[in-house]
Amino acid sequence: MNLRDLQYVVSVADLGHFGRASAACNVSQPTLSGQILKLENELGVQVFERDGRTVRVTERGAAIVAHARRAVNAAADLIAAARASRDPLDGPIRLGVIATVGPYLTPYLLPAAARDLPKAPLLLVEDLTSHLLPLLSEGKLDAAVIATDPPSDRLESIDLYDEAFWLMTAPDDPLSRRKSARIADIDPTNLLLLADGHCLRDQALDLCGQPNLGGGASADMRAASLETLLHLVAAGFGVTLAPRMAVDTWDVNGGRLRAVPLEGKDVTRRVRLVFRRDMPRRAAVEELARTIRGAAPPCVSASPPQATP
Amino acid sequence: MNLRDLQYVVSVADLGHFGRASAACNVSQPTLSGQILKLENELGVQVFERDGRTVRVTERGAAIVAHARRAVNAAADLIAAARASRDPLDGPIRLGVIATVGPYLTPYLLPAAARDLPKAPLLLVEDLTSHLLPLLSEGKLDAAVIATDPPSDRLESIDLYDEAFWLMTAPDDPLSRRKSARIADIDPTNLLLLADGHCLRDQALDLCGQPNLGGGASADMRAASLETLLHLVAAGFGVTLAPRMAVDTWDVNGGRLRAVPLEGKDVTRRVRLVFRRDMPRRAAVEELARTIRGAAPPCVSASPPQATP
DNA sequence: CGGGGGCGATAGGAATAGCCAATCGCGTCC
DNA sequence: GGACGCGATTGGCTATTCCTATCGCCCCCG
Repeated sequence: MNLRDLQYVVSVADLGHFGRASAACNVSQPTLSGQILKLENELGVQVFERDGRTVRVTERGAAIVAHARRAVNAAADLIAAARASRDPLDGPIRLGVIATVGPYLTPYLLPAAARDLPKAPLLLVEDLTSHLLPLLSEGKLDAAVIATDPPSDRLESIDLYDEAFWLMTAPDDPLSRRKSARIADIDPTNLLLLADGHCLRDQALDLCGQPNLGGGASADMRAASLETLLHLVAAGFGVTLAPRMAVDTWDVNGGRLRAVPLEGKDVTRRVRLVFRRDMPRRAAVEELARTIRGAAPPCVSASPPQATP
Repeated sequence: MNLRDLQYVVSVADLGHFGRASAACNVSQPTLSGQILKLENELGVQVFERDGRTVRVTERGAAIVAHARRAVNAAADLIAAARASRDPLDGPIRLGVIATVGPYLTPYLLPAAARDLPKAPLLLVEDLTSHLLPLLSEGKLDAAVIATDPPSDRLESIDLYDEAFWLMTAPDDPLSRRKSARIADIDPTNLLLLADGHCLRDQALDLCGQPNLGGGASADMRAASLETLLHLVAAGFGVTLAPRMAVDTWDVNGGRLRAVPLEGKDVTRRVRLVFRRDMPRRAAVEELARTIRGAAPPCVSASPPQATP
């Protein structure tokens, strides 16, 4: 048995296709087929069920694939640890960012990271929190920027900054004249929300105290991205809550939107950097956290220096 | 990089000696040396520090050894899972037993296990709880019989039986005439205890409400085994608490000891089978638990059928 | 119904990696 | 100062792994 064989098994299990798996592993298809077959013979267990068209993991093979994955991940961590022990700040960092942070943070982050982490290019992945966290656990990401409570278990987090929510309205909205507003001023039936899965949607619902809002026209208006949402607001379909960093870009852009700060210190979200607890390159992640904290614009306030669960 | 190489690394780290490690891995010493050297070159990290006499893991190597261990364990689990998926009850079970249970349970257990688990010979290891639990976590044991609260974390447990403590005295002790006794009847300064580390010692102290007894002659009498302890009691040095199953052997043996049951339903210990949560051969462990519950003599009462944390 | 294409298995030969026995170099200990 | 213990080195063999080319199978489509 060989680590490479296990890599083959994981790859076939993931892709469900010997040919594509072999390409992913940079070997020929016969090689991969042969090694899988050899392993199945060694173990006396058929891991995959091939019936001409599709490849599936057998019931008995599932446990084997799981253990193979563990072994492969451990080996990958070992290599990462070796590189990290030479220079933790050397080598790419795969960073996930949630969709309501990514577009606004990235322009500040990239130059700062290029300066602070010259040998660690950032490979950015933008997705929902619920997609990023599994990728972290599987070792497919080194760290992720999220805005929900830090998940406990095998993940750890560093607080980055607190970001206020502002009320975004069309220019002709009555609220747009105000210097500031309160949550209570918002008409829930007029509140536009992001699609399911975005933490910003849940936070807006939570702030407005309506876990099951879902009435009126807004129910049909679940924007797939914050940009779309703000376009809807500008077009007069309603109002929404936007994170502070999204305000600047839009407020300036031709005045099609108005941004009104909200009163109350709880009208914020805390943005955190999360990573796997036994990540080999902790030093790189910590440096990245420092970089983000330093690079974030003054409109968001850095969180207390350290806070990990 | 190869799983075998990682096995070599783990072995050298554990044994601190290339020659012994090579023997443990069933390869020649030059082979092992060569592979370790090759791996260190590949990784660009010196994992071991050799200075003629001793071999130590370097600071930078520690993380690498840890990851290597993870990978090796995962691979071992994979093989175990493969065998288990053919027949979970096939293959040896490495069973740890605490010292105050082992000598008395084993005679009942072995025949029953040979009947219920004919293809799973038991490899018994007798040691202190604090030694058995790490062995479980490291995958060097499949299960262990302990008598303390089930450790949470990555271990799981099945309740086996509740075992009463009896008061053991010399024949000429005043208490030996009684049909039963209470804890309060025991003179703490007269109580003999096992050496540190035995859970029975802690439980006896706990029951007698004296976490820091340690006075009088008994302070110098910390027996290394329950057998030694009972010999001391028979020789008139004091009294002790013994688990119920230890009573039978001694009470019969020539009347050199008296056993007095203790009143109160809390004067018991619960004996459990613990095992790693992601153990591949759960079915074998569960069958082993059933076997032990069935084989335990009537003097101990089987715990409620199922209880896992 | 019969050819084309996609997919995994098979065959044979070449490159590579791992292994062993023998030996070396270096320290330590008697 | 010689014997010994330990890890590193060398040279040659073997087993594994890999590749290209090809086969057999099944599905699809004309």
